[in-house]
Amino acid sequence: MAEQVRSPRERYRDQNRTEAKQVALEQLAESGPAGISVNAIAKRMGVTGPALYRYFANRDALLSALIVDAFRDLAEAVEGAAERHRKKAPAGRLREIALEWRGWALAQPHRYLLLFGTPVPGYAAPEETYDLADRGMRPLLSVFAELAPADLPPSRTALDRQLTAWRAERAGGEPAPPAALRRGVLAWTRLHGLISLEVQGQFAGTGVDPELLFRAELDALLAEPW
Amino acid sequence: MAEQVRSPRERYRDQNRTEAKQVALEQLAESGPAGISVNAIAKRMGVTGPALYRYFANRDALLSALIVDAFRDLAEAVEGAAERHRKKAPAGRLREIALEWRGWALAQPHRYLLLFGTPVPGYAAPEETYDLADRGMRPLLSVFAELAPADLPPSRTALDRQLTAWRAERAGGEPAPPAALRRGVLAWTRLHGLISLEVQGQFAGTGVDPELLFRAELDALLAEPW
DNA sequence: AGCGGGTGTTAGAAGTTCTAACAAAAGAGT
DNA sequence: ACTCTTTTGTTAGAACTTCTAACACCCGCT
Repeated sequence: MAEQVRSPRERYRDQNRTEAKQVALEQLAESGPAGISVNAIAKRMGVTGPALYRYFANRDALLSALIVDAFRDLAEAVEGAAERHRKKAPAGRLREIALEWRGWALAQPHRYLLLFGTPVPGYAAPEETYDLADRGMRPLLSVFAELAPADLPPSRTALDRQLTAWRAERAGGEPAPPAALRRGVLAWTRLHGLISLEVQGQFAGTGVDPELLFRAELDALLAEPW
Repeated sequence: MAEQVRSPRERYRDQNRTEAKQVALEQLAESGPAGISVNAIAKRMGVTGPALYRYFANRDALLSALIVDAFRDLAEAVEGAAERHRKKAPAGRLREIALEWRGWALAQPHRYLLLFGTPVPGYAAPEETYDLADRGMRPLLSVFAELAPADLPPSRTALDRQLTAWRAERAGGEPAPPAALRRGVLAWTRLHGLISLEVQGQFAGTGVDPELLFRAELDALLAEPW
């Protein structure tokens, strides 16, 4: 990972940036995105407000950095799960990946919401986030490519064509069967739906255990006909 | 519906409240939840800032009112679709309900995100919203109750028991088969997942048409084995 | 007709982001 | 070792924000 030789100034700068982000995450957990205040962060770091503007152009830039970090973190968690269970059968690996994903979201709901909650109005996601979001989804697509039976009838629907083109541009390499892509993407949206509702506490008053619902969804995902 | 006889003062008050909410919605559409400013709303209404505090205790109360309105609106849209297509076969009705729901969300993405996006930190949803959220889900559950085959093997999993208890407390009346509840709830979470990702523009750069994906998900929902 | 409650005003406190100008510190070059 | 330059942190302040307090006014109910 080529630990670039950095000048002391750069090291100092990086350290302050990460400290600011860390404090920002604490504030995020305590009082939501609106509670992230440049002034308050600076105060907790022992400096005055405007000092932080040496490190982040503005509040949005700081939020942006948090988002990119979180996307990377989630992607790495999912990739890690896929890697750890690479010897499992695809169905089991799918379960592990999905549970890892949910676990990540539940362990830090505010961060998950930072990624998939209400986007900040003027905010445009940096290009980097697209790649990172894609990385998080890739293990899921792989599993479905493995699960797909070999004798699938070829499908040339508009959706399947779009999906194939999308993957070709994104990942290149060997194309997966369109049906696998379709199911992989839908698996992603399904799990996200469940997780985002759980993270927001929508199941709170119902007496329904979201984990059981999640596992039921996983079962359904695997029981579906091709 | 009892159009309560209201004193002129009450009428005036109501009118101002709804005007404020309307202006707030414009601001929401223009610059997101953070852009809803009490001062700016007042200015657009031709009064000074503090005047609005006669009508809403604080900014959160105003947001709260917007949320309740939106929940009710969405619930009524979904109920309306179910009502309009009550003569259709359940499968067709499911499609109509789901499309109505998606249509509502796409027509006013900011409002959908207000309901299901990042919750405001200190904000606790008023009791009313639970009922309204439930109303929006009910037509979906009904459809699956109709779709469920009569000869379902009885299931006594923990999840099924929780779901049954939840519906009994919520809606009372005749209990639906647990499997239908399970599938209804999962249908809800699936559609929400897809819609919320679409509303946030997550499919924007991919070249994949979210509507096709949505219809594919509907097909999958109906093709699933019981 | 007059009284009282509802409504809108200004003033201001306490907070926010962010810019500008200045001072200090710290690394780099000679 | 001494300067020079760049980075960093400071204070001051502008332009906002929400929200409270005190005052004035006016409408409608009795």
